[in-house]
Amino acid sequence: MQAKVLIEYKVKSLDKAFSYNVKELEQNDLLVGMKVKVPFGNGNKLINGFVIDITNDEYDPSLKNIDSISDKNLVLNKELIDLGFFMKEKYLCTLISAYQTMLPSSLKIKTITSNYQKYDEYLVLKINKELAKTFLNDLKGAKQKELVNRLINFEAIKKGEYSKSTIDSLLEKGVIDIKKVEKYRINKSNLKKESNIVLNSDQENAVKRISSSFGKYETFLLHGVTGSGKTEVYMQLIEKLLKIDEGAIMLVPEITLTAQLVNSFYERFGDVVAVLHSSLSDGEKYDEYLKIYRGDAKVVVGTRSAVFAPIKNLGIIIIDEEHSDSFKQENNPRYNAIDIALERGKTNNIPVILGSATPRYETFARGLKNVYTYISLPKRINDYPLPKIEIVDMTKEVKKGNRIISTKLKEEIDKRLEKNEQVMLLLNRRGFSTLVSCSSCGHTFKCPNCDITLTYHKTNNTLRCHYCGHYEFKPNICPECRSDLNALGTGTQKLEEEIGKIFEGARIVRMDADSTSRKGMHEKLIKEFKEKKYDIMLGTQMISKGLDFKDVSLVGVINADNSLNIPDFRSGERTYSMLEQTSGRAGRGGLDSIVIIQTFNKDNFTLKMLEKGSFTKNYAYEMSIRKKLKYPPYYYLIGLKVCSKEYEQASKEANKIYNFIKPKVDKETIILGPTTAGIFRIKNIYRFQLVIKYRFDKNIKNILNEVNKLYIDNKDVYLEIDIDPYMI
DNA sequence: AGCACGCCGACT
DNA sequence: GTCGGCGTGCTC
Repeated sequence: MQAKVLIEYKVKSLDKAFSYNVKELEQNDLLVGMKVKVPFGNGNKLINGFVIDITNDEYDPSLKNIDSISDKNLVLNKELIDLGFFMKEKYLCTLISAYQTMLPSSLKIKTITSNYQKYDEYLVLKINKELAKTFLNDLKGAKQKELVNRLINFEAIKKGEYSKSTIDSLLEKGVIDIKKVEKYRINKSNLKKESNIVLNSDQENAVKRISSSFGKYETFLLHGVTGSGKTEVYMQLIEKLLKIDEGAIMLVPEITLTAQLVNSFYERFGDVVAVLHSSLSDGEKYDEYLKIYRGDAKVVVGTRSAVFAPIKNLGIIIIDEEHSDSFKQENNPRYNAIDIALERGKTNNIPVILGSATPRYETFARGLKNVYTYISLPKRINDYPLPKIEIVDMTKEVKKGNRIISTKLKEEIDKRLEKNEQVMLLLNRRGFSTLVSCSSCGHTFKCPNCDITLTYHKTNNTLRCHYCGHYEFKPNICPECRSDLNALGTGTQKLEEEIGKIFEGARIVRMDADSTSRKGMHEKLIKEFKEKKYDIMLGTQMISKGLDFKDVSLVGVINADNSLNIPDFRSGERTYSMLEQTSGRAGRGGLDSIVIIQTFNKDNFTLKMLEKGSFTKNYAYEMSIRKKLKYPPYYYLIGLKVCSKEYEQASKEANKIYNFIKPKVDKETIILGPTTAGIFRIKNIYRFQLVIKYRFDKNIKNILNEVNKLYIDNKDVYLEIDIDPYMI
């Protein structure tokens, strides 16, 4: 018996199966998908690997033997093994990196340094009950008697309940024993609430239509306006599946943004829910994964990588807020969780739901063409109206001296404060005015390593690069024109100060990466806002999604422009989506609500469509541009990045690749570049990029595989391939 | 990735 | 004469 083993080194050149003999001792235990230790290389150093195949070939003395099985209890199942091959083919990533991303970091194929298992320790009788009763009389200590008595009466007693001396003496007498019981770290209430929520007819139709597809592969686009009750649709579907003992995976963009949703899942389904996301500790992830693996958890709510959860009897995969960029992984393997969900849908014969108020245009197009089954939830629950959206022209306001808050927004905020309603203010992206520019000559500070603008951090008076972490102290005088540099722009902190001044007495809470970095802080602030301990919530994109506050009747977007001007063909789509999601935070409790959007580009088409509430018109407009310019969904994209420490080399190799590919592709296929990448230099590595646009070029994957091979052993030049990139 | 082998420069 | 630089090549 031999095994094909994939080893843990994730270098392209080692990404192939190595054969090992399986010792007779282990022939019964070894399964495909297990972690093993194998001797590798000259020193026969033991490293970890992954069994991806077992053959009946005889013992071969020229091969080495598998040393040992690392973890008999953990096996990557057949479906996931196959999925790895799918990913290698689709994304041209290494097989091992595909498997690595399927497992939480604490279980990855690498040397395990700590034991993640946590235990509860219980006291139990070591002898039978009758014997224990006779022992009772001999015991002198009152505590000891009590303890043994309770054990005789079947009580569960934790070790911590009694003192060490009591326990030790009983242990010595051989009466009791300590039993370790594995404990899961995240232990939420297991009180389940039967749903008493009555669906409206749209929701009911959605549930009916989707559940009619249980047991077969079908992709749904659930297009529901903000507040239309998509979550309730998901939950009722999951409820139905649990009754027939099937499980579910639900992906969400970012758990911290959707804490409320996670809580409602716990409340509804109790401890069959497992949560997977990046801010769990390694130990917590281990627990949750094990719960899923063993079948104790049937419903997984999680971020991108949760799409790989090994749920038993998977019945549905739901991707909520499917337009979110976070489902695309931006480092290797550059997979898209939506692709993975669809693939798993196919292999498991189950429905997949893509849900959003503002679906990606690629998704929406497939919905219109019936590639996906389109289901619409056009109304808010309880027939609550959608908020009115108003655009405010900031060019006029600035002339009046209102640099941050327009007259209109100020009036509206005052009204809400008077009525004891709540306000949310969105500051579009950090770096808004936190980038320091000289107000006299326009000079900006750039990172010496990364070619991007530095942003100002007030706390320590530094200028910092968000990519590499480079920082320098902010000078007081502009190095170009020597004028004073102290008039700085508006970050969330500055905005908080300003707003505090304008609305004296208002209670303001700030939500951004800084104020929520401590664990649990995010939830705390949300809870306090909900309890109306604050009047105004001020935040970055973080507050644009998923939050549900009944008393918010005004949403203000301080600066809509930032995302409009990003040089990306999706910026119109993204801006609409982001602003629509943000608007959706208003009026969720039925209050008469308004959304104010401040901009320096009041004639922008996207903003106008937003004001009218016309998702489809903006879609049609953007699609006409994409058709003309040959962008998705009319053409597929592939991004290639050529990276090297030497500028010349990166440039030269990028050209070489262009010349290699060009004669091999279809006439219809377009190759853009090579150009310097959007961020030209990161950590002193120069990056050039090529973008391939193609339609029916069946050969393209083969060509890319060939190019990839050229760089397998190249240690100076690194080639990165991005299939269907989100950002170019 | 990691380790050995191998062929040239400056040192006890 | 030797120690050690890192270029090259291989790993079941």
